[in-house]
Amino acid sequence: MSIYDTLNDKQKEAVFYKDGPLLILAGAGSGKTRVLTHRIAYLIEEGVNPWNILAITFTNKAAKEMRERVNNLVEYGAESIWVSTFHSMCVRILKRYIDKIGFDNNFTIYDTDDQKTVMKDICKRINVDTKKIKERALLAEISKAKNEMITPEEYEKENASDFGKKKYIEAYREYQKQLKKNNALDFDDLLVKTVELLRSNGDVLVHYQERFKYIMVDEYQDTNTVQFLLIRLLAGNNGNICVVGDDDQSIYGFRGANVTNILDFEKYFPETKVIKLEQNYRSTQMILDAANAVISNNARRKEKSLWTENDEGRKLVFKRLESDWEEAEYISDEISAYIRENDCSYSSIACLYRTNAQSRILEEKFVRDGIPYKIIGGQNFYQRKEIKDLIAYLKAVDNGKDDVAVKRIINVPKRGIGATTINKIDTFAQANNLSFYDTLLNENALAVLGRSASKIQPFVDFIQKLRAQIKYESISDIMEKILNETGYLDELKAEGTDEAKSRIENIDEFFNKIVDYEVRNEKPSLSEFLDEISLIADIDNLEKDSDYVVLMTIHSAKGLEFPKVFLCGMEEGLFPGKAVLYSNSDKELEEERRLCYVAITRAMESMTITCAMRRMSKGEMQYNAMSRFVKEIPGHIMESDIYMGSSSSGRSVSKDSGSSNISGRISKPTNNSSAKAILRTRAFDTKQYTVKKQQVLEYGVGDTVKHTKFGIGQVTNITEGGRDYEVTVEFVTAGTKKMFASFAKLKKV
DNA sequence: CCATCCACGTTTTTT
DNA sequence: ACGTGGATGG
Repeated sequence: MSIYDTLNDKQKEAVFYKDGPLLILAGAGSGKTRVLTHRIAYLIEEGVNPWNILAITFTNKAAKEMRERVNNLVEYGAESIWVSTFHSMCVRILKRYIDKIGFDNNFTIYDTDDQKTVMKDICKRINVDTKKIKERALLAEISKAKNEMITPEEYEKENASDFGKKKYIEAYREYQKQLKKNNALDFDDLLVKTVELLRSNGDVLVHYQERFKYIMVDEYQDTNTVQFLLIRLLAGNNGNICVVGDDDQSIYGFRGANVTNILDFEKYFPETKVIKLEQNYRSTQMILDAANAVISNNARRKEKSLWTENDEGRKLVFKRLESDWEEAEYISDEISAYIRENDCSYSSIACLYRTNAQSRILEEKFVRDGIPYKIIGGQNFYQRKEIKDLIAYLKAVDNGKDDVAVKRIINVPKRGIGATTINKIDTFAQANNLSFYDTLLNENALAVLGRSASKIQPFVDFIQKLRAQIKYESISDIMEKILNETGYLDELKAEGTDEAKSRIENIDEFFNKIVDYEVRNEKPSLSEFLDEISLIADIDNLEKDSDYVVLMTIHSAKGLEFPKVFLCGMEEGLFPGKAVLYSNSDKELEEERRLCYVAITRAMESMTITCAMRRMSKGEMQYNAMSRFVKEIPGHIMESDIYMGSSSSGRSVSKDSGSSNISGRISKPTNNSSAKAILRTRAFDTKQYTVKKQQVLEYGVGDTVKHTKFGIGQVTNITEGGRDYEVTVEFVTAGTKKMFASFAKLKKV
């Protein structure tokens, strides 16, 4: 028996097609990940050195899973395959070679927040009225240019005649200048600079071309122009490049994804072999029919027809509710019923929606009903204020040129350094071409500042001290000093509010993550840690076997599957969104429809679609019609208790069913702010469902234990912290380490 | 320099 | 409804 026996003919064909460009058009649920992993296994079997294989996935989570699955298929070597996202691959390359194009190798990565901070500054400097042109708009335009690999100079040339673009031109130029000065790259730059590097340095290019003899790209329909240029460079002109994608699932047009990449792949690589995977293994016939019906309304697509040997399954269910609250109520009840009837875990269920804002009301209802849930997306853990503060400290220690980081924390906690002082420092920095932090070290500058200089001194001393210490102390030690010696933690503790408590818990969690990183890596470094966390997406934290319902946007759900899917908020103006309706653009409407297609094809067995007749949004009541996408699903495969064609105004139907809302919700605490506060903090605290606290340790002080990385050691101390045990172990080879029990996974020997 | 109060806009989706 | 950010007074 071979590992390939379970593949169908088409899949086998793709797996065994070893050399030359290969385009796999893989419909939803057609087993493309299986094909990719088996193909990697096959390559290795055929004598390809795993070291020569590059696999690019869309998320870190997908990368991790792919590595695990390959690991299960091959005897050895899986660890030396490069499996990563575009962005982390670029970071890895740039950290080694970016000095060749004029940056320091320890550059920092700016997230959207940091970008905004920089842009706000620039707007002030170049006199842009941010009420007329928003930072967001400027950044969006810049991002668009970068995705097309357009430099500030080229952008200027292209738009020289356009008066309206004048400020955009200036902003783009200044923005890049500032980033360079800060030794920072934004997400788009990671890709752009990598292409720049490879184009201008033949030896580096050759190095990577020789290394990556076999390249695979997953979710190819969502790549943008820079990414395409990048893989084309790496693959060389006739390389072994295999891309997998589905044009019907292209949903990232808004961030520059270029569908022509997949539609025209054969043009760029003339000898391309094309294989279509059309058998679906995931969903029931009914679900597939619904998905096919919806997507067939799109004009511009590669023809393909998905089919399945799976059961017909149950009809889809469509339910229209009075309000968003009742929609949440309905979903909550249905979840309980589904769990009862099918005797399955909560993790078989996902609630999908178009916008993150929709999660709120579901969350509120789930908290009340005690349904375990996890929200993916929205604000990422690392974007929380307190976490960003701490990261800024670490960045300040790591890269003194990062003005954004230094400015963020110079007065956090309060040191009596206000806007006036910061402006003075800025002016001096500009005049003397110094970074913000270096200005603080400059004697002349301090002289200019007079009295405030004395307030700055302790801060500078502190950072300088940490910089010296990071060379021989661990990141967690440094973090501990930041928390304690700045008074950051004390300040929060003194506050004592629920919010402060939840912040402290987040800080705790962050500390755990640092320790976890240190335990996982042979030679942990602050820079590497910072890189890693800046590229983490929320979806990467989704654990497979935890028992909770998952709430997320359809975008986040790409690539996932669930036995039971709820698709909610199916209303005109929400999905498809208002912007799309106003723009009147077929192209954008088709992308929304593809999004709907993605949503439906996540479901394996059962699908429930809901919408609300009225819903609160932005503080006012919104009355929405049912989404056109619902109408595109044929009536005979969908249970529904309303006339599909009806356009009745919300009022007429609501009369009698409205009586239920008083008796049904006795404990409704709408005006009770303390009850709300409790909800809020509990909402914040996702840990109650996600962290498994290790109750009893199987070892004690004096025992000999084994750690996967550090080897054998002796336990010298155990202290019980708030949520976990902190264990001190003296390792034979690795020295003494402090670690949290739940992460370290120590085994008694 | 800091705390407080009010006005405003904000949300489409993410690495 | 909510948070941000600007203006004002202490």
